[in-house]
Amino acid sequence: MEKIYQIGVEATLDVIGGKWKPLILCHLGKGPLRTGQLRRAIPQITQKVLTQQLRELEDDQIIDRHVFQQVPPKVVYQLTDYGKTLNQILVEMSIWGEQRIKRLQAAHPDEKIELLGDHQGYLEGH
Amino acid sequence: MEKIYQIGVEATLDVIGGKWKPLILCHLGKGPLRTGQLRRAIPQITQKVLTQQLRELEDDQIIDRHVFQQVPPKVVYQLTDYGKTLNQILVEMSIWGEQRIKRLQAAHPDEKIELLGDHQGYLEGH
DNA sequence: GTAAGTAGGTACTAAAAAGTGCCTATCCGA
DNA sequence: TCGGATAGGCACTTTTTAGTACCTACTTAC
Repeated sequence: MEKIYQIGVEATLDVIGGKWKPLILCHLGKGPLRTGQLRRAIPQITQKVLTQQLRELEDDQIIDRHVFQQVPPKVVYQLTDYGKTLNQILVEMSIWGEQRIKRLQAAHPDEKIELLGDHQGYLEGH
Repeated sequence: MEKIYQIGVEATLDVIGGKWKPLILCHLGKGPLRTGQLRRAIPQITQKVLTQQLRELEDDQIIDRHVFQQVPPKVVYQLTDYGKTLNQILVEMSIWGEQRIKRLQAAHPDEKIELLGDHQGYLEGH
């Protein structure tokens, strides 16, 4: 595996970029979750992509995967201490992003621009 | 144009994500640049992709495009005030990313993992 | 004994992002 | 008058990322 970065930001985007990772990290930021809980929290994601993203986050040591040896299987994911160091960045990206959405909505009142969910994102408890 | 976000972070990634935008923003963060200066600063990017990324940043009001009506043409790009509000986030992503690269290098001393350039990125002058 | 719930694998397809190659127009200097 | 420098357009291909559909194996409850 060969990784050559021009600037540090690229290495960070490597970890938190992609369509689903921010959302996964947001949910795990509130506490450990089982696979099924994550899947229900993010209904639009497919099992395949969820597993794939979780593997990548695990390889990057952002999250921990706990397998309970029992039947039916039980797997719990949670942020590692290293993963928690992303929190400040994610909170700030969240704040900036929410302001951008408001800006877009103000500039294009006729277009469909929305922020779903309870808007709490990373902004609670930090 | 329809944009539906689950959380704010996605809106931020919409703006700074992608393969070249962080690098473009890094260079423009040091001052206004002409198209050719940018292209020489980022030799691996092609003219087509550079133009395309600049257009998107312009549409997002992150940068300004000044056309000087003369021959040969002269076009200067620079961060808008709004664009400058991204700076703190970019600086933190830069710091986190540089630490991650060191971490990767320590964990995989046999693999090719590098941070090119003068490593100054966003870390100078902020 | 059959269905539901558990976590996940695999082959294939579709969509998004990035890259290639070649084109325009104008002026200046050699 | 020919080549280089300016900024960028357009058609097409490749690569990357995400999505679809269908499969395993085990246990409990009905």
